[in-house]
Amino acid sequence: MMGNDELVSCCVKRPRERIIEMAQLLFRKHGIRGVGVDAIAEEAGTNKMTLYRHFGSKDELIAECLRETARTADPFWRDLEQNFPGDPLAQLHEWVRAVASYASMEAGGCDLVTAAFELPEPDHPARQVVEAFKHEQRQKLVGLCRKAGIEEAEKLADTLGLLLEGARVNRRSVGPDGPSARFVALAEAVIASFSAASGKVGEERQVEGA
Amino acid sequence: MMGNDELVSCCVKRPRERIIEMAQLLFRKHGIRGVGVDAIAEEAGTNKMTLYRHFGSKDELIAECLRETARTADPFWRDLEQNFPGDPLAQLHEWVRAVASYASMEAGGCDLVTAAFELPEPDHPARQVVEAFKHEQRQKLVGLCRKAGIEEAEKLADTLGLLLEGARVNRRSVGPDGPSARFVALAEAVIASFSAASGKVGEERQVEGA
DNA sequence: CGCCCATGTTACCGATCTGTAACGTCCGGA
DNA sequence: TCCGGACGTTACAGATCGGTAACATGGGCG
Repeated sequence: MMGNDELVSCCVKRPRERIIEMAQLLFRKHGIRGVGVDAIAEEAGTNKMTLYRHFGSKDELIAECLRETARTADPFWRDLEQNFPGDPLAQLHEWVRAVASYASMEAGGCDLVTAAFELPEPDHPARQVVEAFKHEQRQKLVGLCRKAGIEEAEKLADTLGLLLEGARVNRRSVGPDGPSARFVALAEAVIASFSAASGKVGEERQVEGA
Repeated sequence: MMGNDELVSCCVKRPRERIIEMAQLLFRKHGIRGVGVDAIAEEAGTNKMTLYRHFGSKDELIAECLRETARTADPFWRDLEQNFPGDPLAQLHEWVRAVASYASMEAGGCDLVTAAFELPEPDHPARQVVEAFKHEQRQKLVGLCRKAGIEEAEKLADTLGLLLEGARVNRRSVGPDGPSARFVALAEAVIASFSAASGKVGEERQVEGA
């Protein structure tokens, strides 16, 4: 064995990582319930036994995939603070642009929502991951709105959050040419109205996305 | 047999209707892929053979359930016109209230979205139903906004549509106490900002939902 | 070298799924 | 009264699913 699981010196990825990546991909393509563990293992270039040695069950694999997906949001928020330090309003506008860009990728960024729909059992391990992630993202967005000087910060954050979730879902329902394509323009209009209500009209940044 | 399928004079519903209703219910509770045709038939008080005599396959049953769900939107729009005749702005406000009320029911009104997530195959019969329904609802909402004198009618309609879709989905993800509970207030704020932009501030109707 | 452990391979279990065949039953209309 | 069609019942086929057991293999490290 290699000395450490974290410091992987091997050139190709270990089975565990390959399984997670391929599972995420296949879950998006065929739905979580639409793909079996056997297919995941085979597509990942390994076999079912190795999969079950790393993940005790399919449900645990699902939860681990969601945790991995959720982790991708961390560098996103870090970059936001890093690229616009001390300018929360600019960060808010960049948030809109960035999540729109992320949502228009094939991944769509709605793995967690998909899981919530496909696994309605209230005690499924995946649901805890989803709820925790959604709550955390909302808190961060509320904080950003508040620091940006928005008076009704929670209201704006919830509006933007629901708008984003709706855009993601609408994209999955009717394709990328529907209303979701106009998310940036819609979100900017909402921000503008909330900024005006706060008396702070700001730079009147007009980003037309569509 | 009875003379006509439409004029059902029997006191209890026929198997076909019972199957559709129970299928809708079970699909919502366990997910579409999470329930088998055998369970549907049994819960509907009939058996699998009768199910397959009415619906050629499970996929056709799914599509028929979605069509039935989509049909429930027709009386909704009719009531809107009937209760506020000639007052499109009032109809728009009532739209917000009504869809919020509908979305807060256990049904949630997102059967079609669920199907779109659970059945990613692009040529699945259910997808056509979903796309057609979403497009139709958008057109109606755009028309309502336009008649209400909103300048950027499409923009407002898309914002409200995505907001609603986000609220529905968020409710399924994090439960009924999340941001989705504030949908009415958020939607009203958006309408107000678009009305103000159109110069027509109107009655300044302030419906606080949360 | 020789041990250990992650991985690969094969076979299998029991359950469940969609879908079909064959046959019995019952009721409404002609 | 008799016939036809809708409905119920049982059994089954064929496939796939999640999950496990037993064993072979191969490479890193002492």
